[in-house]
This record gives sequence, C-alpha cells and structure tokens, in this order.
Amino acid sequence: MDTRTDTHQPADAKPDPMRIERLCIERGLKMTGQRRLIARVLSEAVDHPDVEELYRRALALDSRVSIATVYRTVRLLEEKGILERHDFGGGRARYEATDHGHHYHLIDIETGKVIEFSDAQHEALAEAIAARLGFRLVGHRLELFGRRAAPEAATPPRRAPKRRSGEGA
Amino acid sequence: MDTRTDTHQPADAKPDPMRIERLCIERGLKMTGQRRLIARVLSEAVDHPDVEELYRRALALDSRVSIATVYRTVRLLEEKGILERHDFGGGRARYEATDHGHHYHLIDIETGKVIEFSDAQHEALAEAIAARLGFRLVGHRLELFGRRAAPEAATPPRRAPKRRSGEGA
DNA sequence: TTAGCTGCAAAACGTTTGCTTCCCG
DNA sequence: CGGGAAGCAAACGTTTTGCAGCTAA
Repeated sequence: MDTRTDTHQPADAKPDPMRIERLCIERGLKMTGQRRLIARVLSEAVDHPDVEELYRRALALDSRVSIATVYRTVRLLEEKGILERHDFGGGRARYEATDHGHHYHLIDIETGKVIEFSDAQHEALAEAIAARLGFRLVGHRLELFGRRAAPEAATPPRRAPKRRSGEGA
Repeated sequence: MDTRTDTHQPADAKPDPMRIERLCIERGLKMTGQRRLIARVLSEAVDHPDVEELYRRALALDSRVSIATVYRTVRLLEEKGILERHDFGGGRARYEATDHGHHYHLIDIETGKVIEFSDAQHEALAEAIAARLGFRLVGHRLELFGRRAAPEAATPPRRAPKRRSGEGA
C-alpha cells in the first residue's frame, strides 16, 4: 500500500473472469453451476453490487439461478473471506471481492458513487491508535462522505432511497 | 478535539437527564409525554442502544409508550441532528446523541463492547484525503475492530449473533 | 452413493405506515 | 380548537429457511 491516496475504480479492472472461482476451489468449496456463475459475475464486477444486482447480472448469463442461491452464496463466500460485505446505507448489503487489497471508500453523497482509495499513512495511524487503546487491530474501516469540490457547476438532483442515506449499485 | 487518543466510555457520563429534551425544544419540537420519556432515556444512555433497548428502558420508566413511537422518535431526532445512527453490524441500527463531540469507535470483537475515542490527527488526515480526491468532506466514520492486546490471559468465548458481524448494546 | 446444493415459497427480521383516537399548544 | 402525535396492527423490503428433489465428487 502506497502513501499516495490513489483512486482505482473502473481503472484497473478485473482481468481474470475466473479469479473468484479459483479462490472457491482453493478453499475446498464444491463448485456447482450456479456457484460458478455467481463467481464469474463477482470476478467481473468492478463495483459494489448488492444481491439483487448480482442476481440480475447472473440471470443475464444463465437463467437457472434463484435469488436464494445468490444470498446463500454471498454469505458463504463472505464466511470464507472471499467477499466483504459493506453497508453504505440504502438498506441493502453490498459486496466486493477481498482480493484486491485493503482500501477505503469515499461516497459521493450527491451521486452515491463509491470511490476507492488506499492510504498507507492512514493504515499506520489506525494501527497506532488501536495500540494506544490497548488493542491489536484486526480490521478497520474508513468511510468518507463528501461532495465534489467547487469547480463544477450545479449537480443534478438525487432520488431519495427508501430510507437511510444510501445509494444504488 | 485533541490529539490525544482518549477513551471516554462510562467515564464522563451524561450528568444532565434533560439534555436531549432541551435540544428538542430548541429545535421547536412539540414535547409529548412519550417524547420526554424517550429523550430522558437517551440523555441517560452512555452506550449505543438499538431501538428495542431504548424501548425496554423507556418501558421501565413508564409503560405508556409503544415501540412504533420509539421508532418514529429516533428517526425524527436523527433528522433533527440530535441523534446519530450507527450500523455496527448485527442488523439493527444503534443510536447515540450527537452532542458530545465527533468521535470514532473501536469495537472489541471478543466482547462486542464499543470504545469511543477521538483523534485530531485522524480528523485532519480524513480532510486531506478528501481534498486530494477532489471532494469537500461532509462526514466520515472510522471504525476499528480489535482484540484486547496480549497482557491478559485468555478471553471468554463469544456467542454468535443472528448473522453479520454485530454485537449487542 | 451421498453429503450437500438448489428452487420455491413461506417465514423471519427490523422498520415503516394507515388509520383512528388523543393531546399539546 | 386544530394539527400533529400515539397506539395498534398490518404492510414493507431484505434476508433466511424448511422441504423435496437434484448433483457434484
């Protein structure tokens, strides 16, 4: 992790459509057709889709999946440490593969877009704070909520989510 | 906010049982019996109770409240900026008064206990990162998940919450 | 062969809401 | 008095689950 605070959203995309499947096999998971399908959708995602979005993408490739299986699978993969669950508000959990390094999120409160960034300085600070409090850091998350800075003109209005602060995949 | 990373959980407790009610009146809210009751429970809380816990505490003082009112009230107070909602995992929202300064949370993953701390250095860093990404920081949250450091002997086992990573108020 | 996965529909969960009655201001 | 608040129960949207049948290993 570098000191530079760099964005890498659709930038360095996921080149390998079998990344996740490989991870599943590594952890000894039985690979069924639908798991392979969901794994592929996850491998190709460069965003933070929720279950419904994953289901939609999976259906587009093969209609023989049910949303219950998507739920069961993301849960399984989360338990196996392959996926990370996020709650960015909006009431639904959103997922992301854990295999592209630890990073943080900046949520654009106007558009709901999530920007990823990493920051070594912050990493160190978190570690230091935990130590000072007498803890060994196991995990941490930093979420910034911001508005695009001045330069731009006005920004388009936003639709209100059911409740909470949310966005949409 | 000072540079020192200091804990202040049950430490500087809430001395004034009418703090929240006063804030409500300041913002022009109509004060009913149940709002006063809920405000009092909130004023006395030194933790991060969820709605059910608030309801339980309120009931103990006066049985003439319904959980629907608790829900409506926390939502109202959140909109008014008097309360802050947190999602520490566990599937239910947890609340905390906003009137004791911006701070962060360290969640002890063994016990589920939440420790509050503030850190000016981190505050500045968050601001800087947002600026670097071209955003004006509107809000941010930092959550550390840790395990009590070595010195202690073994730590007691944990009960598993329904799902997610959660804890309990 | 069989442990374990899938689909379906129903249940569970936290939370919101429609409606009527009640009360604060 | 009038507008907003409370209580109840029903509705909601997301997620989990029981069960019967199917499938990877």
